Amino acid sequence: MTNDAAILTGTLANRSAWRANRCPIDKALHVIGTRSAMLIMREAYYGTTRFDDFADRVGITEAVAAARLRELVEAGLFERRPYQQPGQRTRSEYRLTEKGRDLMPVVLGLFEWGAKHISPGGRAPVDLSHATCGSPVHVVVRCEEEHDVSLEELVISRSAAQPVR
Amino acid sequence: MTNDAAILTGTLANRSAWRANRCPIDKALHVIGTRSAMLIMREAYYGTTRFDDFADRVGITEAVAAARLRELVEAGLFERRPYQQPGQRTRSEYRLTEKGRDLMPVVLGLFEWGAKHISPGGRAPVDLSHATCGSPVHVVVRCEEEHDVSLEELVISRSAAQPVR
DNA sequence: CCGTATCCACAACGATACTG
DNA sequence: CAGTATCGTTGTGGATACGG
Repeated sequence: MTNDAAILTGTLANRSAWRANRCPIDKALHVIGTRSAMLIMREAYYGTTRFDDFADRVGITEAVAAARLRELVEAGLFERRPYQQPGQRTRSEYRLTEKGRDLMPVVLGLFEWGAKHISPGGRAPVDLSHATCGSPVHVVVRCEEEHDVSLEELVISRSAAQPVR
Repeated sequence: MTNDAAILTGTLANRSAWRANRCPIDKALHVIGTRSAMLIMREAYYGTTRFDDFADRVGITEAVAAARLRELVEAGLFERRPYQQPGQRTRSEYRLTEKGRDLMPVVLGLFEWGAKHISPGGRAPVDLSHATCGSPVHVVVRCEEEHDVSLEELVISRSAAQPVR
C-alpha cells in the first residue's frame, strides 16, 4: 500500500505562476469562495427562490444576502426575474441557471464529507436519494470507463489542446 | 421541462436553526471554507508534501501557509511527520489522511466547474485521467443503482436514524 | 529548509435602522 | 416582500523581518 501522491506528468511542479493565474479551482473560488455563497447555493438546491427566504434560512443578514445574490447573478449562477401571480403585486425570484446547477457536485460533495467526517457518528441529518429509484445518492470520482478513481490512480497531465504557457 | 427545484419531503423549509447549526455543509466550511485551505488541498493532491512548496506553489506567504497547515493538521486532514533520509538532517512533511483524501471530489468538482464555466473556451489547462485505463476523469452525482442524478431528481428527506430535533 | 513574529490592509459578516 | 445604509468586529492574507 503506497502512500504516494497522484502521478504527475510533465513539469507541473514549481510552476507557481500557473497555479496562481490559470488554475480553474482558483477562478472558481473567486465566485463561490465565501461561506455565504456556498450556503446560498445549498438553499437554492433545497428549492429556495426568494430573497427573504435565502437570508432567513442561510442565517445571514439582508445586507449580505443582497450582496451575495447580486454577485451570483452577475456571475451567471442565478437569473433574477420578476414574476406576478394574478391579482398580486410583483415579486422577485432567483432561479438557478445551468451554470448554477452544475455546481451541485461540489455542494453535495461538501455535504457528504461533512456528514461522514464531522457530524456525530458520521451520520447526516438528512438523506439524499434518487426520486425515480429511491436509492441513496453519492458524489463520486469516475473515469469514462466507469472505474472509481482514487488519488493514487489520478494522472494530472498538461492539456494538449491548450498548453501551459 | 420543469424548472422546479429538488423534491423536498417533510418539513425542512423554515428550519433556519437546523441549517445554521447542524448542516454538514456549514460544518465542512468551517474547516476548509477559505481560499488558501482549498488551494492547499489541491496542492496536496498534486503531490506536494513540504512546507515551502505549499507556500510557493499556492502563492501564499509562509505565515498563511503555517496557519492553514496547522489548522488542517488539527482538523485531521493532514498528518505532520518528521522524516530523515540517511545522512541528512530531519525534515517535516505533510501527508494526507483518509479524511483529507476524502475531500477530493469537492476539489476536483471545483476544478471541473471552473474549467467548464470560467476558463476561456471551457478548456482546462490540465487534463485528469485514470492511470490504469487512460480515460478522462469526472466528478458525478450518482445513486447506488448507478443512475446519474439531476437536481430535479434529487430527494432530500429527513434522516430516519437521527431525526432533526 | 521550516517555520515565527509583527504590522497593516481589506474583505466578509453581524447588528441595527430605515425605505418603497 | 425586497431590499439599502451605516457601523463595528473579525477573518484572511500580504509584506517584511527574523530564528532554529
